[in-house]
Amino acid sequence: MKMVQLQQVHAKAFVMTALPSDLAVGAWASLIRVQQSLLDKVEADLAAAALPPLVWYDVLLELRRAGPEPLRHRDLHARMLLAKHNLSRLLERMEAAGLIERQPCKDDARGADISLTAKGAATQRKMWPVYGRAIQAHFADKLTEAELSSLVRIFAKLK
Amino acid sequence: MKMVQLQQVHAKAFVMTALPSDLAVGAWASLIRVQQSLLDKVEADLAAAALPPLVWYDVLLELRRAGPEPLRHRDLHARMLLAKHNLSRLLERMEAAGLIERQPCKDDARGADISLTAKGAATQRKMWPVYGRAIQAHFADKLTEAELSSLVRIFAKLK
DNA sequence: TAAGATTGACGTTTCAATCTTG
DNA sequence: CAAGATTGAAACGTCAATCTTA
Repeated sequence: MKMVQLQQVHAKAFVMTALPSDLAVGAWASLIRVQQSLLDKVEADLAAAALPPLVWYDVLLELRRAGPEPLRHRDLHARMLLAKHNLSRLLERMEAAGLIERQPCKDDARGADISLTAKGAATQRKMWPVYGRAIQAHFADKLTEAELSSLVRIFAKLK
Repeated sequence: MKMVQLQQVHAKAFVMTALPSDLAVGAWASLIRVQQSLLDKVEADLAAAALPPLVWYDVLLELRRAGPEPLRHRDLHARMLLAKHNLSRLLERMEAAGLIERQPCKDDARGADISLTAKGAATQRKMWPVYGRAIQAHFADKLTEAELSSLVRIFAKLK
């Protein structure tokens, strides 16, 4: 019964409002730790294959899923798994690497249209096997289908 | 049945090794998204209370849990929830803020002993109510005890 | 005025190189 | 040489200010 404790060692007798139970704190701590560890492993697998980081895949995939039409900066931002504050800077680097292109938006002169280059699409295709295998090896292989379903259901309540 | 898909839209017929199922990919995506969102919310609550970021709490708590004796740099690193590569820099900032002290280690002249100052201990005590309430509000309140237990059990398999 | 996006300034993280001691 | 920790340089992220257009 060794529970991870994030709270202070000697708890106060009175607190102003509800503090989490040991169970909740343990679950929280394991969530943080596991996600960190998984992300690290996946990033390491990508780096070992001399591929760009996960956040680049995030951009490439969303552009690919959007089909032939370019995606607006703001739409891309909304869809990304690892949404970053400064998407402009990230896109700048990816454009410099020749993976995407930015053009002024026709409909809305404020907007920026982001589109995938052939090289960007190729990079996305090269990354998926490595990324996917990493998800399988470090995550899916260790859980049953029922457990994966549980995670989906539980996480849906946390949105 | 709208599943999040991280893989390319048109799957190849043959792949070199196992790629994750749609279920696994969906669970993976929700894990990433939920953890990011939760961390953001907690950090926002701390910032709103004019308190230091979570990683500082991480340091302060581990030092507090270690009791009166100082903790070695490497031991602190190993215990932290949000382990960072460059702990030296983080400790440098925290020392500048007067929350911790660094001294050469007696036993091992290579080592650094990290200890909590009174101000550091006080900061840890001020942070916990905000941190704890954030865990409760954004995480624990939305789940049942059974679900929290499930998470703990499932995450234990991913270590 | 608000929305969309970029930029500058600043702080932080990372990686490798380094220094020291076991 | 390996382990423990720090440092420099560069990459990256963040926040607020800015610019442009709806």
